[in-house]
Amino acid sequence: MTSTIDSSNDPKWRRLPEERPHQILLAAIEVFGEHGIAGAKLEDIATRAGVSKGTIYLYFDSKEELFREVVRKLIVPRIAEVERALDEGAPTAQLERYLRVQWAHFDRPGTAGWIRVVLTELHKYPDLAEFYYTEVIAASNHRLGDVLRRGMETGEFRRMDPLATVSIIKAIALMHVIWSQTPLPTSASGTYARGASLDAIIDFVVHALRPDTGARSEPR
Amino acid sequence: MTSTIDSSNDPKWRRLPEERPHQILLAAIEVFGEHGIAGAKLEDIATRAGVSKGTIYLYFDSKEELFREVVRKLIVPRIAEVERALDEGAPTAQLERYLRVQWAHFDRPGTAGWIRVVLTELHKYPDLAEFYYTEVIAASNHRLGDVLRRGMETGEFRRMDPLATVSIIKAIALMHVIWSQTPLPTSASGTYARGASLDAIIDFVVHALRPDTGARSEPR
DNA sequence: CATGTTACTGACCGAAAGTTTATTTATATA
DNA sequence: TATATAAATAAACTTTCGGTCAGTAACATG
Repeated sequence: MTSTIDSSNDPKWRRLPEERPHQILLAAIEVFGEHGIAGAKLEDIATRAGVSKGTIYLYFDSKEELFREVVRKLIVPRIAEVERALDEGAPTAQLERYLRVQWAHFDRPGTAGWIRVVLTELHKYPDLAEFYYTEVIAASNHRLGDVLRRGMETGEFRRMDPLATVSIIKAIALMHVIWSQTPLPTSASGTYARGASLDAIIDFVVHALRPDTGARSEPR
Repeated sequence: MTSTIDSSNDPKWRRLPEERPHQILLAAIEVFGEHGIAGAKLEDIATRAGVSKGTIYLYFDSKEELFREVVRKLIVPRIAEVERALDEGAPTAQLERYLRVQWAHFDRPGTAGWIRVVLTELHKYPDLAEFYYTEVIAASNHRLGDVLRRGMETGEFRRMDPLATVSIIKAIALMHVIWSQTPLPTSASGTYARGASLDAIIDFVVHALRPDTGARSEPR
């Protein structure tokens, strides 16, 4: 009689060579986002992926290479998706939609951490950083810049340096995503505002871009 | 003639118990800024301070305590200094001066690293985070908020949520300091703007705060 | 100059985590 | 069912690094 447990079936694990890489990547994006590149533990990634540490090495050469694959296979496509929010509409509407889509996209558990990682650790991996800057960030900045340029031409926005403005808008958005997801010491909660709401941000940006009126109201 | 080296004097090291703590703190702020809390190596800090690893433990209990002391002895005073820029003048002038002082203060080698550390790792040390948030950040936000409130009362600024606006202004400033100090892959230099200049930032903020003119020019 | 005290060093330890490898398990195939 | 092989594991190996400590060098004091 086979013992009460392990009735000869329900195996301890399965052979799933097709799915393993993706499972591992999904676990890795979480852990890297929470702890950064150096702080992420392979054991942790393995556990969340439901495999053992050794399995990771069947599909990825090293921790660093795993990180690269996460960027290539998961991060880049997601960001490309956000960029699609810029596709149509009048400049102001485009800009507002862009901010809302970007917010919705990053303001969820596990993703915001990635902004931090890119901000703080990516530059330590020069070749990956190069790829990321040219393929992802530069392209995105360029497209948002085009929206601003069009708005200036139509008179919807005041004239200003498009690329500088892009970086300011992104600075606001990125920083607030980070703040919205950083746990705050309990005692400090009431003392100061955690950060601006998305509506406040949109309001701020739109007002900054508004054209000068011909007659300026002189204060005093 | 005593041999060319080691002429019986010039000791291998000196006894400098008064200066050691400060030397170590100065080395530590560098290394923590470059590599973060977890990534900083005590051996590295010791070498830069010109002492051995053991000496650090004569003056600090642990790596974490060393970090706390850096914050208490070096970071807090620096930030307090910046806050003094808010002391006098009309709101717009105060705001502009605040941004310029803050920029001048942070935009120097080694400081951006600290913004990153605070942004990304401080929350993992709850009691230190609490101290930092309440003593440093909340106080600063409060004072900048007062400037905005005064500006709204005098009509110099439009009416908006002061604390939300504070966080937006700080987001722009902090992010641009980080960007201005992050080494960029050579190939990407021309492709996109590194970030806005300080003048562009001031221009952006001032326009965002400008009061609505009674007659709004409808675009079309 | 002798002696005692303090500051400092640097070798060492142990834990943690990335990587490798020997072994076990699932499963396709004949 | 027997066998081969690919997939996965678990444990061993290796390196790194925070922390400790026994010994040594500087220097004050008599």
